[in-house]
Amino acid sequence: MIKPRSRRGGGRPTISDVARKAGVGAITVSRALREPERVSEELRRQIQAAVDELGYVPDPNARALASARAEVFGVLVPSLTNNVFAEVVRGIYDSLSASPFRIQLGNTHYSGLEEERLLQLFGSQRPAALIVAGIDQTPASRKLLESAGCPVVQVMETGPDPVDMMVGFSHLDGGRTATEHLIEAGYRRIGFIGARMDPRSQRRLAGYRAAMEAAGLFDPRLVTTTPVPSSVSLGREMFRDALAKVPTLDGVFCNNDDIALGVLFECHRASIAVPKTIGIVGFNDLDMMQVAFPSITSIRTPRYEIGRRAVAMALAAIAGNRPEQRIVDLGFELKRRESTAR
Amino acid sequence: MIKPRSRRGGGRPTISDVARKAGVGAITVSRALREPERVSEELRRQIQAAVDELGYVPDPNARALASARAEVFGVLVPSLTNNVFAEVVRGIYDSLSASPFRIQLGNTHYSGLEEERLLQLFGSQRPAALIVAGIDQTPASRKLLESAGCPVVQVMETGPDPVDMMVGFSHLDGGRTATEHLIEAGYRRIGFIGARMDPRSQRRLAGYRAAMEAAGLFDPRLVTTTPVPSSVSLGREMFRDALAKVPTLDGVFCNNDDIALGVLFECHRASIAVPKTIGIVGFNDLDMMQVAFPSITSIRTPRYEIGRRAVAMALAAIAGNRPEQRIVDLGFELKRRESTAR
DNA sequence: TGCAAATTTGGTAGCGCTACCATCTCTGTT
DNA sequence: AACAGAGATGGTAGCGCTACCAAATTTGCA
Repeated sequence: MIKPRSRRGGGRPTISDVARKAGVGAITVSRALREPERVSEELRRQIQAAVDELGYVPDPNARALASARAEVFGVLVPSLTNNVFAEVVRGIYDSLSASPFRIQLGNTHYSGLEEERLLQLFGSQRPAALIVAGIDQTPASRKLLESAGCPVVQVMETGPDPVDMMVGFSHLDGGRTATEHLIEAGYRRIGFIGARMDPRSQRRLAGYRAAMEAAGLFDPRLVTTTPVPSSVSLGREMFRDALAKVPTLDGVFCNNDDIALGVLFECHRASIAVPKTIGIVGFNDLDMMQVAFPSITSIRTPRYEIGRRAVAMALAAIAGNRPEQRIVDLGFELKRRESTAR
Repeated sequence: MIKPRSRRGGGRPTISDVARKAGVGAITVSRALREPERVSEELRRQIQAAVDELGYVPDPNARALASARAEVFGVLVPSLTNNVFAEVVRGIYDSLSASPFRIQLGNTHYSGLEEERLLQLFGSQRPAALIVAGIDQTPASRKLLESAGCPVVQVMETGPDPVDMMVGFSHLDGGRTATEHLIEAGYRRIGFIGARMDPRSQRRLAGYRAAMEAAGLFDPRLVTTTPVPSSVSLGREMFRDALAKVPTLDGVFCNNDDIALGVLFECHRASIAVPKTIGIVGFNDLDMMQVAFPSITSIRTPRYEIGRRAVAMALAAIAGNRPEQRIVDLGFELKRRESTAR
């Protein structure tokens, strides 16, 4: 006689407990939970009653092991505190909360090596989908993504060569649009101030440069960058540096809104008139940009929407109808405000 | 003759593959990976070589199923985009990245019901530890936490009755300290402006009230609150409301820094002198507070440190040496700045 | 030297679930 | 009436790993 070993798992009800109580086979319970339409109305009710009574919750680990597929979306972002990625993650989270999928979050700290390590780790779970920020994966990371055996969505940017799918916008165009706006507004000695200088910042800088060169205004001394992580206080400092380098500066395109805010505050402090003496443009259009005094022109980016769309595409692919449009450009929008209204 | 079914899992190497290659039993490989000191030097080397050659990564799902314990920390926060919680999560993440534990993130959206749902869900994974924001769980949530069978750390606040462990600080004291500072600086008609009004905001308000009453300055018309989520633009609007209600207002203690920034910008816009006409105090002390012009007095809160400490305590408990101090108050610090330097 | 105790290794039997196939109804069709 | 086909249900055999116990080997010590 086989005596069931005292439960390792601390006595939580299992699928067989439910099956016994409902008077059906375990597999039928499994089906009732995952594909209700394949189980008769009546059994479904009985099973649901048993589930409720026992407080049964399926064990996701057992599920993942048996089906060789975890109900997990792996999400890789370079930062958890940067509002931009927080918004993307929020979009992903909100779109997934009604589904059975969980999120496995990874923070690459802007490091390609760390990204590889996390991808390796995530792969061991056989995730249902992978969402990664950026399009500049290392060759090793790219290989891992290609062999992940699940839908992959690269987010934040668009580019010519997706691993699988892409949702984002062109940072180069964003940088160019911002700069062209300053030029049109009559600014001439327009600086670029950029922190962190990750690939997206690099492309914004490239857009700035393209616009400046097209207008015959480019001067390398106008560009101030640092690998240091971005912050409002850094924005203030960098602006002072830029001004010291080029006293005739009359405008700045900032890498992001934090930097722009730092610039604005320094202008207040130094009694530099905005937009009269200096024009300011930010990037991302955080809420505070429209409240600032003067309000700050910025490039609005669809961060939350990127998260939502990435999930929608991944879910479609999982369901078997992979979207025909594999690269989705959600664009951006120039928000003209007081800081450039000369 | 039993023919092994074609691998469901897509041919990734398993522990038996490693064992075969290393010429040992599967269980020895398992041990070499989890408790290396229990395996002889020599076998360990052989096994490591086989692991490297095959690129073996253990399947966390199988592991969790077999050991009835997932290497997962469940983390519940009310918001992903609020910088405060993002910092806590970053602290948790950083402290855990060197360990084998993963993070399962849950966003309660400030809802007790959602918290219960997530706790139920998380419980089904038998996490190694749970970290939850706040101390105001519903009775059902509390029961779930108590029966989770793993260390539980409540973070952000301190209180008298922990489920298990606590790391945070007193929001009531924070609110009182901020308000007392304004009173000492000579402000009299000091308003409270608060958005969202979650339990922590409520306690800051209680601290404000205590300080005002102690000074004989309390007037309910000085209090302006809303359940709407906090933002810089909301801060601006609420300040206008507050001023319309009480034109003699000469100071504000803001629920958080976003609100404070909105107040500051509105002061600029309306040409209200800060700190002369109005004194401003924020809460949390985000980086931008010290850069703002004028710089804004705020209560610095140890958000990142809370995350680190919560993990440290949970890891200690998992390792068997539960910290004797179960409630850790990390305190806060009043940062005096220009916005209250009358 | 002999024997108990400690150390190292391995076999077996699941963990809770689902893929796969088999069985058993019911239709509907000829 | 006979039978194919569809739909509903169940049994069996793992998924990849570890808990538990047993066996083999080494060590310690009287």
